[in-house]
Amino acid sequence: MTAGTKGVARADREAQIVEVACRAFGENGYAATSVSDVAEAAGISKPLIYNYFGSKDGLHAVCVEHAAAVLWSEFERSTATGTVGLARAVLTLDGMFRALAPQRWIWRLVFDPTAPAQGVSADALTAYEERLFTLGEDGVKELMRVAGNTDPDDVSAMHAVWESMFRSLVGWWLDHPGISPDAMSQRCVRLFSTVFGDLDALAITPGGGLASDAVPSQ
Amino acid sequence: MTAGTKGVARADREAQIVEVACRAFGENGYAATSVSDVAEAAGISKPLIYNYFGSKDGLHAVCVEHAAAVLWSEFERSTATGTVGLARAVLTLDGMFRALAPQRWIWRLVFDPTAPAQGVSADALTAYEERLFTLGEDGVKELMRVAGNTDPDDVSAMHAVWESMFRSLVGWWLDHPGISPDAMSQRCVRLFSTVFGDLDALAITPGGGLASDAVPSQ
DNA sequence: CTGATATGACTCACGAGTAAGTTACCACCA
DNA sequence: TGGTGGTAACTTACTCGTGAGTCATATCAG
Repeated sequence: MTAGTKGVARADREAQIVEVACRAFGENGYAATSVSDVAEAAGISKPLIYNYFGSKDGLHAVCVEHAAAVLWSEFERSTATGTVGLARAVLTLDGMFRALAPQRWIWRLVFDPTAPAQGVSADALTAYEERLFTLGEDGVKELMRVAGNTDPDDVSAMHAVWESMFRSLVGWWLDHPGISPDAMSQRCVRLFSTVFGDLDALAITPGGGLASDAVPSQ
Repeated sequence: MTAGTKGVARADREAQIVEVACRAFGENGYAATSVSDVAEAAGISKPLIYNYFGSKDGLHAVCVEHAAAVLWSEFERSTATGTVGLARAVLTLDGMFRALAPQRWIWRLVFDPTAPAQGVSADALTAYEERLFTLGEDGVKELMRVAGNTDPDDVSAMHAVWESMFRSLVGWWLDHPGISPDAMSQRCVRLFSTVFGDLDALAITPGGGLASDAVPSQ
């Protein structure tokens, strides 16, 4: 390919690179993705990426920022409904499936075990995780207070369990690409009822998400 | 260091290398552990490792085999008690904490996200995971049958949730080194009762593990 | 003196990051 | 309208470090 500008403005090129990189990082993981891979997938050369993003870590940070914003806005949306407990859990899961459906790689980009432990992108991830942590911990703490357990370590462990349940449901869905967000939300409701008892109050409205006034039966 | 034998038989040297390598792989992950690291930690030179294990992957495979055997024997022991449901869950967790206490790195060695996806060690891991998968899936399937849900995808998703809960409890414990297996088992019982209701039938016998005749109240 | 145990010093591949140069667009001027 | 310099956009071809894997050689037990 000959050198020289192709008439693409920096902002446009950056956006294009970030989109390609998000996908690459998300589908293959940070460690298994080389900058050359991203460059090739974007149809440009490696130095251009270094020109615009400084380093592999810098590029990753922008991707993480983008992905975390997508997930976070979804969590905030669910929180804003004012529901609590299992209803909120199902609502959040449902929102996540819908948000993720057109860009599934976003999830693994944020929860990437091969992401660097230090540097700009690690800082971005940490910041996101702290916000998320607070959100989840508060919810769990409140539920456990109601159940009569206020031990901090118990709350912390329960929170870990809750987060991993959430992640495993999303992960399972990502591993079964044929299943629609709707069907998966209904599956979650079924599973929750199996474990926690009847949850009929949690009705799924077929095309448009969950009824936001639903309340868990427990 | 001068060359030449030091009077250590191959079998002994291999065992020593594997022990050191298990620790290194488990604590730092496969990707972040170089063969030179292991050699240095074992007080020998890199070529000796290649002489005995063929490759980094070969060494890792032996470590994985060893670690998987430890975990598997613990799972089998719990299974052999004949308990079912939550009682078995708590029993298995308790056994795992005790088995892991003197060699905590074993766990992360088996559940290492940076482990290679192909090769001998990947095959060993896959084999172990398949056995474990069957064990867990059968248990979950039976419980869900009792609850009236036999949908294969529901069972599969529930199984994923169950495994991730198990892993997150062990992971949380590993992240809190000050907590004894006993204390952690009791915590698990508390958390299960919070979620599933009263479980008083599940008594912990302070020094010697769980009462094996315990039955969940659900 | 033979073979098992052991090592120092290498090669090689790969991926992050860089130096230096090339081309096209565009504001400005005649 | 048609040059013309400046700059933003872009690439080729490199360096450099790291870690997997190998080769030739050295030492010691039996």
